Amino acid sequence: MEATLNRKETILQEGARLFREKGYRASSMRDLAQLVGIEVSSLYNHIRSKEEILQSICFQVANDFLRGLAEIEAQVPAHPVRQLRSMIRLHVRIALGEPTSVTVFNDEWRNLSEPHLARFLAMRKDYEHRFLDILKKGMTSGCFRSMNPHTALYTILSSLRWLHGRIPSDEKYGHMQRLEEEMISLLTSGLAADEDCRISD
Amino acid sequence: MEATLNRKETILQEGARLFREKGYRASSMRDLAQLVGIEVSSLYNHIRSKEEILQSICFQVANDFLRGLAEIEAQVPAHPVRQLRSMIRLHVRIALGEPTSVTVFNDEWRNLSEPHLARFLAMRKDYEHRFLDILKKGMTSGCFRSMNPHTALYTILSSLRWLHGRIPSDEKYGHMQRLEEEMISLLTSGLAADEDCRISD
DNA sequence: TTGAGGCGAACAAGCGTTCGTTCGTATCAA
DNA sequence: TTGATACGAACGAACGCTTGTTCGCCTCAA
Repeated sequence: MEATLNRKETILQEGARLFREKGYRASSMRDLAQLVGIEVSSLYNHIRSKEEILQSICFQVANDFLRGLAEIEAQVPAHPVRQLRSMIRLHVRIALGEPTSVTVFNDEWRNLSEPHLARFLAMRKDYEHRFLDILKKGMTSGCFRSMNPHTALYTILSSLRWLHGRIPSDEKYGHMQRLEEEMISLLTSGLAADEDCRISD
Repeated sequence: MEATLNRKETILQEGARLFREKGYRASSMRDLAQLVGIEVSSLYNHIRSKEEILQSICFQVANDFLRGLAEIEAQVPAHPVRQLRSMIRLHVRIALGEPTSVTVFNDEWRNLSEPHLARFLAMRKDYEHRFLDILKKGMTSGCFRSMNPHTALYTILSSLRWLHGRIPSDEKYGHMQRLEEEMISLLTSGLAADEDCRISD
C-alpha cells in the first residue's frame, strides 16, 4: 500500500525541504502553503506555528544521534577503536539516510526560540562530551595518538558534515558502505600512503 | 596611532559581526545602525544596500583563499605532500585570522542575489577543482593513499570549517601554530596510534 | 557657498498569525 | 430513515508588525 501521508506529515516534510533549500528565515508560510497545495491559513489547522516545524526537525534528528551514541556506548567490551568506527558509520548513515532533515538540523538550529534553543544546546553539549570521552579513553589506553582531544573531536565532527550535501545516489547502499569505509580509514589512518615519501618542512 | 576607521569600514566590520551573530536574514539595518551609532537612513550615505555588505565580505574572503592557493600552486618543486600541508595551514590561518568574515563567508553566501551568487559559486568551483588536482597528483605519484579524491577533498575542506567558531585566544600565534601541526598530522596520518592495536571489524 | 553626512518621516512590500465563516461528513437520538 | 449536532479542514480577509529603502530637510566644516 502506498503510504499516503496525512496532512501534518506532508507539511513537516515539505517544510524541511523548503527550509533546506531557502533557509528557515527566508522561507515563508505562503511558500509552504503553495508546496502543500492549500491556503496559508489552513496550515494552522495542523500545526501551531512555523517554528514548530523547525523544532520537530531539529529534535528528531538530535534524538537519532543520541540514540545511536547510546548504543555504541553500550558495546561490550567497549573498545575505543571500534567505537570510533561505529561513530563514523553512525554519522554517515544518518546524513545519507535523511539528508534533508540533517541539513536543517545542522544549519538552522539557531533559529529556535529560547526555551527550545537552550534545550537543543544542552543536548548537543551532552553528545559532544560523550563523544569526547571515547576519544580520551582511546588516547590514555594507547589506541589513539595523544593529541588535544578537542581538536580531534571537532575535526572529526566537522569532517562528517559535508555528507548531507550529497544526496544518496541510485546505488544507494553500496555507495554508502564504501563511503563509510573510506571515511573510517581517512580519519583513523590519514591520507598519507603507507610507504612514506617524507619531505622536509 | 589608534587606527580610526572611517564610517564605511566601521559599517562593514559591524555588519560582519552582526551577520555572524544573528545570520544575514535575521539581521536588520536598524540593528546595524544601532551598532554603528547612527540612524538607519544615514547608513545609505555610505553603502548602496544591505547586500553590498554581504558581497564585500564574501568576495574578500574568497579572494584570500584563491590568493593563498595560487601561491601554493606556484611552489617549486611542486610536491603534493608539502602542498597539502600548506593548504591546511592556509585554512587554519585564514579561519583564525579573520573568524568573523570567514563565518559569514561560510554560512551566509547563499543569501547573495543572482549575478553575484553565480560568480561566487564559480569561484568556489574553481578553488575546489584546483585543490582536487593537488590530491589527485599526490595519489598518482604514490604519496597519498589511493581513494575517491572527492571524498578526500570534501572531508578535508569540511574538517577545516569548525575552526572559525574558535576565537583566537590570547596566546594567539603559539596556539595557532600548534593547531596547524595537529591538524596536519591528524589529516595526513590519522588518529590511530603508530603501535597499532588492531581489532576485528 | 558648497557639499558631505546625519536625521526623522514615510513608503510599499512582505511577514506570521488570527478571525469568522463555510462546507462536507460522521455521530447518534428520535 | 430521518433531523440535529459536532467536528475537521479549508478558506479569504484582515491584523499588527518588521523589513529595506527613499525622500527632503537640516547642520556644519571647508
